[in-house]
Amino acid sequence: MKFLDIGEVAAQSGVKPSALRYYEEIGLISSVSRHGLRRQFVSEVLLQLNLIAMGKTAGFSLDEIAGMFGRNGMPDLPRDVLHAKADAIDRKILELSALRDTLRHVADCPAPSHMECPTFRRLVSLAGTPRKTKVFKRGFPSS
Amino acid sequence: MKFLDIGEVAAQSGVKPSALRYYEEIGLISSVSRHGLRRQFVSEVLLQLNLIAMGKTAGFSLDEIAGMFGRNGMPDLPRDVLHAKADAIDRKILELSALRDTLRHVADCPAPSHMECPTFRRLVSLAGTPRKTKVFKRGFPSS
DNA sequence: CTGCCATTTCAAGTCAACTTGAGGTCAAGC
DNA sequence: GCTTGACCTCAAGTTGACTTGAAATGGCAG
Repeated sequence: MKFLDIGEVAAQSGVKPSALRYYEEIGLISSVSRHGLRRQFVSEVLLQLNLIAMGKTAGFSLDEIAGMFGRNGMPDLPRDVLHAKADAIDRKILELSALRDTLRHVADCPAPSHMECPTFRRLVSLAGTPRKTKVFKRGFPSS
Repeated sequence: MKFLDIGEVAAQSGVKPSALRYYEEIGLISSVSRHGLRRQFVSEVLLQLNLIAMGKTAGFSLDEIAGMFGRNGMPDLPRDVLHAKADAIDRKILELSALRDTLRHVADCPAPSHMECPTFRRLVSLAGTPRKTKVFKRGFPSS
């Protein structure tokens, strides 16, 4: 079995060695052994780091991410909890969509003052106000 | 003109007074005057705070947010910069969608080990890999 | 065997975004 | 007129997520 040095993991994942050590320290990832002093990682850690990166993008703390994907890297949570997390992400997507639309609107709207533009006010008010709008629905293929 | 005390702004926006003072300090919002010692805010600040909240959800720093919506609260950036920000948000939405799909998949996939499930690996690998997939396109109504 | 260089540990530092606390002010209600 | 409660300022503290630096280690190429 070919293991990876921390430097290789860093190179392939874009995560710095210091961050990788920190992740290991807080139990977010783990190395399988040592070669001398050096941590050895299995290549699956790259997948985990991808997952972690996604979680960070979604604004979750490392603690929350650790809660989603245990140290093995795999979620071991009840179905409904996972779906709740997914729902939270969907809500976040809604807000991002509102911000994006607001930005695009502002870029293109010729009105002199946006504060008076009803479209602008409506877009901005979309945040927080849960809408029933359908967002980017895409099923996942059956495994 | 009826102005708002910091406490009222806090109550209506959900942002703590200390945070509001901090936002003013860094020039993200501004109060219009004082009533004795007390800051007075115009109600538009609530809209601004909504915008700020959206920006935070999107993972922008307060500095970046301040860059988007100047102290007047309104974006005063060139069209293309605004569209670039919007594009960045779209990319973020893509990643969030991948994470959400991954979570839902894991919740429902009966496979014993996800690491070996090709669907799982494909979903995870979606992050970082820019896809040409169309995402949640929704135009904004003309103002 | 000798260097070299990527690693190691550990403590301390940094940055953003606030929060907390102490001590002070003031307008409004009694 | 006095009290009260919501506000004020300013300095310092906190949390999360790392980074940095110093001093040590150890495998491998020459």
